[in-house]
Amino acid sequence: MPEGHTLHGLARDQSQRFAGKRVQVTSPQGTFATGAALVDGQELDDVTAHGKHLFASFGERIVHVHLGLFGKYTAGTGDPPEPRGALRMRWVVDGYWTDLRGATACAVLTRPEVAAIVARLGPDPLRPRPNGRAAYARIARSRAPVAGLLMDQSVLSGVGNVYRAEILFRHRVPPYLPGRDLSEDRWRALWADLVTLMRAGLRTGRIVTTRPLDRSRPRGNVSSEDAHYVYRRTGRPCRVCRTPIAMQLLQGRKLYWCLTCQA
DNA sequence: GCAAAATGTCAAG
DNA sequence: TTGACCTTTTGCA
Repeated sequence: MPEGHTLHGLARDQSQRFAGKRVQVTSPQGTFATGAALVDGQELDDVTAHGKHLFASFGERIVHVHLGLFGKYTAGTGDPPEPRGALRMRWVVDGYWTDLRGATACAVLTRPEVAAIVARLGPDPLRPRPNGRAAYARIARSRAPVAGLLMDQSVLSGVGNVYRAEILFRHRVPPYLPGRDLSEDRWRALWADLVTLMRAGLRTGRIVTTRPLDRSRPRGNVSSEDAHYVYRRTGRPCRVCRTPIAMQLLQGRKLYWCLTCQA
């Protein structure tokens, strides 16, 4: 389930479990065998996330992982299980293991190569001291629909299809509004909300947009039915006005919105 | 047993 | 704009 909060959570957890230790790195599936051999047995410095990219530093060699749409990590304590399926990369230290499957990218890079990837990314709401001004500079001079701009990782990074749909609904922004017609005030509110929402996602490990700001109530038990306003709710009544939620492909991705609330 | 779908990105035309 | 790619899970025959 890879939007930015997932990657930042992985960076935090993997740093906690593996940093400062010599990690046994293997590729049972074989497609990452050469890369794995380069860092196998080396000490891990830390794991960081930028947008949806994950970087694990072993000295000057950095393992870059991008989960893409299907990539997934599993992890556990004790001895690792028998490798099953297409197991791209496995990390093992005493007492912990983690497995990677299905990633779009998994490669050993140099520092300049990492810097080049990070340089292409727009501001990430989950980095320390988030600042969305650079993103607005791009949005404010674009005629493209704001729904597309929010998914463009060079404009801002970490937002995916769920946060995109939900943040537009929460601010009643019509998805096809040209970027340059979005006022700066509206952008500021939207960005601040993204920071709050994604931090909540990082804390809880899931995306709940319907009641994340109410700190007085426990929010552990929001059913998946109730977690979103519009995402994957095509044809079902809007939670605010009862209009059936609309869905359309935009640049090959499913876009969900309320025709009335976001008119 | 097979198709479809899934929170993503890139390159070809 | 379209298709290719990465893998697992779910649902329908």
